Amino acid sequence: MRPMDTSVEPSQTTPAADSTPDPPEVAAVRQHTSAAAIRTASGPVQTSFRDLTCGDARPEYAGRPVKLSGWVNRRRDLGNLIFLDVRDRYGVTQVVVDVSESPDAHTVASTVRNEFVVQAQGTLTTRLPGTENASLPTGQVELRAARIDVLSTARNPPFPINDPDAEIAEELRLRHRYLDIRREPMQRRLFARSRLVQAIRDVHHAHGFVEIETPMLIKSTPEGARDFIVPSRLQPGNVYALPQSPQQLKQLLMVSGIDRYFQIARCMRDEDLRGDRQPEFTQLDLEMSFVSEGDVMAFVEQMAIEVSRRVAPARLFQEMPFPRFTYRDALDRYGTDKPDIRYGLELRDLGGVVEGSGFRVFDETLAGGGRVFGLAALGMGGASRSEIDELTAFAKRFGAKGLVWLAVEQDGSVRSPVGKFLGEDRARRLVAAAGGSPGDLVLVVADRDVVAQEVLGRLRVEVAARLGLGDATVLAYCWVHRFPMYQWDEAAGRWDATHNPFSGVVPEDEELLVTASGDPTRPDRSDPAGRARAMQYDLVLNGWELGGGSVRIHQRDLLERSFALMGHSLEGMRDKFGGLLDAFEYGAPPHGGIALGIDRWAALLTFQTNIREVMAFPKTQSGADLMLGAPSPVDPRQLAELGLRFELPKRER
RNA sequence: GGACCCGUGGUGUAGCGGCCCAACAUGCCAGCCUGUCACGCUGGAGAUCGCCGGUUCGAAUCCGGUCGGGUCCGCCA
Repeated sequence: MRPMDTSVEPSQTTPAADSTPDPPEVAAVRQHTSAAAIRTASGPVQTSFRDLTCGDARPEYAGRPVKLSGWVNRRRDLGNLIFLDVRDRYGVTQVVVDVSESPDAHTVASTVRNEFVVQAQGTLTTRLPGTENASLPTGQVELRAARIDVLSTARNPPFPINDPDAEIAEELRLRHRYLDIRREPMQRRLFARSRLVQAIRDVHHAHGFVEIETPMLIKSTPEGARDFIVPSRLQPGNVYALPQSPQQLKQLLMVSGIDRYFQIARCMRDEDLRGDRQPEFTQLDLEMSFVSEGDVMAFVEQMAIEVSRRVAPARLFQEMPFPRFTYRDALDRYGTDKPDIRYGLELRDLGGVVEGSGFRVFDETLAGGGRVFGLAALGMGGASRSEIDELTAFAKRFGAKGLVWLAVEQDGSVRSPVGKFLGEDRARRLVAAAGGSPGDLVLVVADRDVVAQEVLGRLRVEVAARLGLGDATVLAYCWVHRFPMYQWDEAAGRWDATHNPFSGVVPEDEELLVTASGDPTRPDRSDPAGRARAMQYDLVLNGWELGGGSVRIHQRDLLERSFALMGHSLEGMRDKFGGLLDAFEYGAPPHGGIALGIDRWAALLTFQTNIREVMAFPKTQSGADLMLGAPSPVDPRQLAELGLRFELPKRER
């Protein structure tokens, strides 16, 4: 790793600038100094403030005059002998200050406190036999200080910097993020993220991709997420939007003939926050020309494998090539379009077994066109009443009216509150159909298909968590594709794109892009268009949606038909997507791409469940930056210049 | 917009109607100590229990509100 900041200039007043005379013992060793020529494992890190980093000290440098700079990680004051552990990004090196060898250095060392920034000069020596520290990479050596300089004093920090295991309130960490990032766990994660981005760049460049930056001030579109808005001073009354993604721009670059584009793109969406969502985030955005769905997926898969191997070489892949599920299959088997395939617990359609059971909930659900799904929670047959109550409450939170459970006893008999309705025989058949064995707990939800599937999908994840399933060290990538092109918009009485309006339709479904009536201005929920599948794909990792993309519609006639289904004329869309529609009239290549969430990827690769842990300066759930104090009021003159005045709703009491 | 959890010396926790002007660990400060590495030993300082109001003879403790942080639903690819 190269040092990230090369802009630091030694100041005239600091000791390293050689403006202060060296003590004789230092001057003596300087005359034949060769330390400046040391090439270390950390790379070219030699500066006027140091010859080695605190992670470089090794027996091979023993006997050399060495200058180190860093933070005081810990001071052990034994009286006439003081040990300073000096720390930087690269490691920790022990500095010994012996009053009888260097009284001046000892005087300074006794005033030094944790987190002071110091420079230590002296001779690097191998440690006395028996005093080596095997738990430290630099533990074979120590710096015998001839001189200690305090480069910067430090207040006692609000939380321990030198304890990587300390649990600190996140609010406090965010308020003093610069100190949090000084701690080892944050550094480790940020370095991993840097390696991730570096690997991404390397792989893309090796495959002929061109990295192109796109603007941050673009045009607002009402589709999708809420835009962050930036008022224009030069054109009062008009606004820019911050990009939710460079979607249109990268398609324009395909029209430009760039052929293969990528970008580590900052994106902004003004929506509520979650553990995996921040208002500003980073995407790997890419687009390719003259490609099919398979071409894009093949490249992205290969890229993901190479990148994962480089960033996390110890992690094993669950399955390669990555399994591909259709949207339909994913929902039927996992109850979600982002399945965690590290464990089984698959959903089973129990409609056939419970049909005509005489149990009203099941019968009425089936009669009403709903479905009955179940899953077998392996080994949870002994679940307590309160555990089952918790699962029931959990299911209700996601829209279930109730949760039916059947515990399978060791002798195969079934214990269940609905046992008397189903009868012993049917209960056993239901358990068998759900894949349950003695000792298991079968959970059943009957509802509208999407509700039953979603609830059981969530239960599946919850049960897996309770059972400790899902090896965190495994990378379980999979694809989900063949999403429905449209969803019925109840309020508007028309079809709406599920992804983005430029996603292409799978070739064999092209003929479905019509209304039942044949009149595109009279759409209906039962139109063939509802069955059309898009050339759309999501990449999923360990149950998290890493990102998704599609092969785009580039032919004007198809686009026109698709827009018509969504109640838009081509002319009407020109206002929203004018640039892209114009561009398509000048020769657009077939193209497609994907966008992957870098924050989520980095989090998963570093075993985190929250993307804040892999972002240097994240926001709180209320969108605040606790360190900078943003957002904040602004000088009225700044608003006036933009022709703006706030008109806030009165607070209700 | 909504549901739930949390808020006690610098930090992390305990205390959950009177025994508490609050305990423990660590950190901090001072003294002693020449081979420590979570150094050790001795002593000391440090919290009106997020804030406001209520209940009560009595509130860190119960209730309401509010602020801040978190998890989730809605929202969001």
